[in-house]
This record gives sequence, structure tokens and C-alpha cells, in this order.
Amino acid sequence: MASAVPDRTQLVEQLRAHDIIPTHQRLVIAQALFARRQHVSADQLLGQVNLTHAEVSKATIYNTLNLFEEKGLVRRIIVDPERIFYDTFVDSHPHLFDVEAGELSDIEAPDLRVVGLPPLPHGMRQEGLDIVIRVRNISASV
Amino acid sequence: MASAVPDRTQLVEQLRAHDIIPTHQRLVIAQALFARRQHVSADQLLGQVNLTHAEVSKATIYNTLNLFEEKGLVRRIIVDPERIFYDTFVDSHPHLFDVEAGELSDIEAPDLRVVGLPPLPHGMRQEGLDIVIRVRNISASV
DNA sequence: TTGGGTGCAAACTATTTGCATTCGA
DNA sequence: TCGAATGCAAATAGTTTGCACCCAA
Repeated sequence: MASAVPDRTQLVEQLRAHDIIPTHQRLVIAQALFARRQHVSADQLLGQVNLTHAEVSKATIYNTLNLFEEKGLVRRIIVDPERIFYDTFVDSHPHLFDVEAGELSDIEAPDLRVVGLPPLPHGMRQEGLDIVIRVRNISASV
Repeated sequence: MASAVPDRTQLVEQLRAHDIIPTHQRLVIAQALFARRQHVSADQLLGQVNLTHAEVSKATIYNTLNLFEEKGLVRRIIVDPERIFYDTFVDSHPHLFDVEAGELSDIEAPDLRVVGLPPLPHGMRQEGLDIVIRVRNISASV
């Protein structure tokens, strides 16, 4: 069950399984993105991808993240007005957002339940349920 | 208990109570903002304020909303990557976000409870708990 | 050969900021 | 009078887009 870092072949399969043509750049991006379970912004991912030498342009990062999101490979998390985070774990789960550091992380809550939500208005389909705890370091400046 | 539209005198008091010097522009903004319980973006509010004739500049809208937020008069809601919403009702409560229309609204859920959240990491203070249901109109384009 | 994919730069949008002007106590 | 508030325009940052080029089927 330990999800090891996927190799190139697995990534190719994964992209194909989601109707995405596996190009070189997309594989490089996927490799950095799915190296571990993480929450990254486009800019952070760009840095990870081009760590050693520039291989992918900024526009392609954005295009690819949008494509991956559309195809269900990653999930957008909107918590910071300055940037969009992409979560490599797409199942719905609660998040912790450090407003000071601008860092997003998971909350381990296997037994989480939300009780008392009314039914959706007619004609509406639920796309997601976001639960975010905003925190601040106590020792941090006021 | 019915919260009527506050008049100018009440608004002056309210601003003063929050350590805000009541200037003309701030009162005009507060008047539009607190005319009803609502969720507005800076741009929408600018439109409401300057409905009849331009009285307040865009920069002042932003400055004032930031000030109001700092002083606890309104609450920022981050759900849309394109804009920040300001909620005139500052108590924590769940929201419904129509991703298609970009509209934010309240969810009536007086008995809402979230069960199973683990304790916060050490040194962290909770700033807020955001619960947002993202919905899409079924009849809307796929 | 040909339709995507990619890269670059320019465009765009929401928001912030610097600075000169004006207002209000 | 004097500090704070305002307005304008420029700056900023994240994201998107137009278009020429390139590659793989």
C-alpha cells in the first residue's frame, strides 16, 4: 500500500488512463508533481521541475496543471488569494492552512464527519466539500 | 431581531466602536455594504457605491475593505481564485459557492457540527474554520 | 503532412502602493 | 494647522492567451 514514487512507465499509463497524451513536458511535470503527496502552487512546481536545468516553460506549467485538473489527476485548492494550490491527492479531505507562511497541508482525520448540512438547492450538483482550518503560529508577529 | 438597514447615525457609531474614523467615503461604503447581509467582491461593492454618481475611488474601496476586515467589521471569504469576497456577517458559518456563476451564499445550518477533527499542531492558533460546498447548476453546460 | 503541444511574450485582472492633494478636527 | 484619508496612476503578481514553431503519428 505504500505508494512509491512512480516511474516513467507508470506515469505514461496514468496519463493515458486519464485521456492525456503523454508528451515529454507532461511527463517531466508529472514526475515532479507525483514524486510525493504534496500541495504546490504553479510557481513552486515550476521550480521543482526546472531544478537542474530549464525544461518546461511557465505557460506549459499552467496549461498542464489546468489539463490535469480537468482530467481529475489533481485537485485545485482555493485558500490563498495570491495563488492556487494543487493537491496531488484528489479525494476530498480537510486541510490546514498556515496563513502566515502560506503553507497548505493535510489534516489527518479518518473519522471526520460533517453533521447538519441541509440538502442542496434544487438543480444543483455538488462538486466538492471544502473544509479548511486557518491557523497562525502563536509566536509569530501579531 | 429583524436587523433593519442601519441609518447614518448607527453606522457612525458602529465605525467608532471598531476604532475607525468615520469619514464621508467610509460611511458611503458602509451604507452600501451593510444595507443587507451579503457577499460582495470589491468590484461589486464599487458598483453599488457609485450607482448614481461616482463618489468613491477603486483604491479607497480596497483600502476600506482591508481596514474593515482588520477591524472585524467584515470577513474575507476565499473561494474564488479570481476575487475576494467580503461577508457582512462575520460569525463563522458555512457557504455555498456556485462555481458556474461565481456566486457565494450562506447555507442555513443552525445545527451544523464537524466531528472528528484532530487537535491543532502545537504552537498554532486557529483563525477560522471554513466550510464551503462547491456546486454547479445541473442544466449548465458540461 | 498535419493537428496537437510548446514556448515566448504580451495581455489581462485583481489588488497594492507611492505620492501629491484634500479634508476634517 | 497638521496628520490622516483620498484619488489617481503606476506597479505588482498570478494567470491566460495569441501566435509561430516543432514534433510525432
